[in-house]
Amino acid sequence: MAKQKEQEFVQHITPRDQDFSQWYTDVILQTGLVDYAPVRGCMVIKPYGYAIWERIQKELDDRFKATGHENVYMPMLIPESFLLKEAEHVEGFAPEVAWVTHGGLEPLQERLAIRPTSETMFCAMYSKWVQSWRDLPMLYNQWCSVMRWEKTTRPFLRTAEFLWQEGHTIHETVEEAQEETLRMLEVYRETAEDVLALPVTCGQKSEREKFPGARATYSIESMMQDGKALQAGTTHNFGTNFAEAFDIKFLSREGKLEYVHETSWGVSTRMIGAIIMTHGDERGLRLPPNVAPIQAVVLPIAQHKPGVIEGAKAVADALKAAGIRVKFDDRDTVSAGFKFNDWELKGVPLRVEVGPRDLEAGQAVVARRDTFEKITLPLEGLAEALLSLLEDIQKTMFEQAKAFRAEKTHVVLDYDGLKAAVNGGFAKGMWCGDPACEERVKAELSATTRNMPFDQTPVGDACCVCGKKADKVMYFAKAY
RNA sequence: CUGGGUGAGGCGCAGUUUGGUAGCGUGCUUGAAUGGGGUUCAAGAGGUCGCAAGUUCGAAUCUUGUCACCCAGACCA
Repeated sequence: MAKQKEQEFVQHITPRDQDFSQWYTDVILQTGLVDYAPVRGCMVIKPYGYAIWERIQKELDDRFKATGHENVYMPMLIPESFLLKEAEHVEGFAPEVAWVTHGGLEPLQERLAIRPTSETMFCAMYSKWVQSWRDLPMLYNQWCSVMRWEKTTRPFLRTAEFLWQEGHTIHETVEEAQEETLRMLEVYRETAEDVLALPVTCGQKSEREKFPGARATYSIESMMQDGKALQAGTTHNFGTNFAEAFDIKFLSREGKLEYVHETSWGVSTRMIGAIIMTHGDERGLRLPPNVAPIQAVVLPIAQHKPGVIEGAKAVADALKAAGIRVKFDDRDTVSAGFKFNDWELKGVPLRVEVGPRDLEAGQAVVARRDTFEKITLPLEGLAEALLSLLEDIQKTMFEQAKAFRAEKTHVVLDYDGLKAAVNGGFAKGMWCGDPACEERVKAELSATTRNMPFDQTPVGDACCVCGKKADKVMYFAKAY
């Protein structure tokens, strides 16, 4: 009977192993994270989805502030002439820029781009604001949305408009800029791993894969449950590329006019897609406690009986007072069983059941979303017990994801090995550095170079694509 | 952009081959019972079949066009 129930229930979501894409779509729609918008390629982020974004924002923003950054806001419209100033940059973004051509009924003299990213706007302002080395560094960030006219879209992973943060900084020296680039990558790594429980590999992008206009691009790459890679965040060192194009100069300590060294870095709502595709299971979402908008849901059981609602509410209030993000679900329109499934679908890490029998015995039944383990705990000291459970869930989910990634990552020595490994996982191999090898891998295996990890301990000496002498360790994978 | 698929009450679908004026499940509303894993029964509300043109006495069904979404590629956070 229980088995039968189980079957009935999972048919709401397409099985993950059967069709990962459909499973993803089912989960995001049924959990109420997003809805498709009336405008092509755009999504509506619903309250539960936005609550997750707000959690991510807070965690990142605190870390940005702690590393000395300040928030600003730049206009959404960028004059075409700005975009044209940096050659690689224009070329990279031209195909996906949306344009404003009219103001009211009048055509504009110069068309305006809806920002696909704000490097050029920041540059234009920095060139006004910087005079002296004493003005440096300038460490600014903005939270905003950007628009890229994508051909194919997918909620959270790729949409025409998406929410993100973009940090833009300028520095006196190339060393300082490089330090900043790596510092922010570390902020991203820490947030991804400690808050979102997403194991990531940090490293440098190849020439082919770097950001248009950057001297060097670094990324954090995470592995989804279908073995594909998702670039979860990038940081760029521009050197003086943009400074030269926008004439951003300062008078140095030696009294010489010099170009500033610039960086930029960003993560987006794509992070939410990464959480879903890394942690989700047959029952829907699983949210790591540190990012979950609701960490524990308290359910009164047999709530029509006298004293149950009051008793359960007291439990919920005590947990809230201890700093746990709690939802007290006293809906009387649905059954307890419905609520169990509802909150499991939504990925709430802990469920606390409080019924008449529990209240009498001074206890509660607690169920973990990650392991489905059910335990009975005394109400006395419940908050402390749950706090440590939440910590354990966070750790367990991260370890699970790490183990999955380890299992699906293979060291490869030659092309056959590479071919096998990128079919459902990451390949770690040596690379000679020739873009021709990347082209071949892309054309034949539809995989790309992801990044060169900071740990460059060689795993061989021959390029796993062409067999020539190689000295770079590179991750290859199919990517979103 | 290329290939494949789908558009029908809020959601999921049968009906299209063989044109005859729209049906099922779920959800929603109301009432009663139930209440520790997606409750049960009863009574209701809700669509003219993505859009446009055409063929026909008559089109969800046939023809042409068009739009949107989904999947797989190519391109990108």
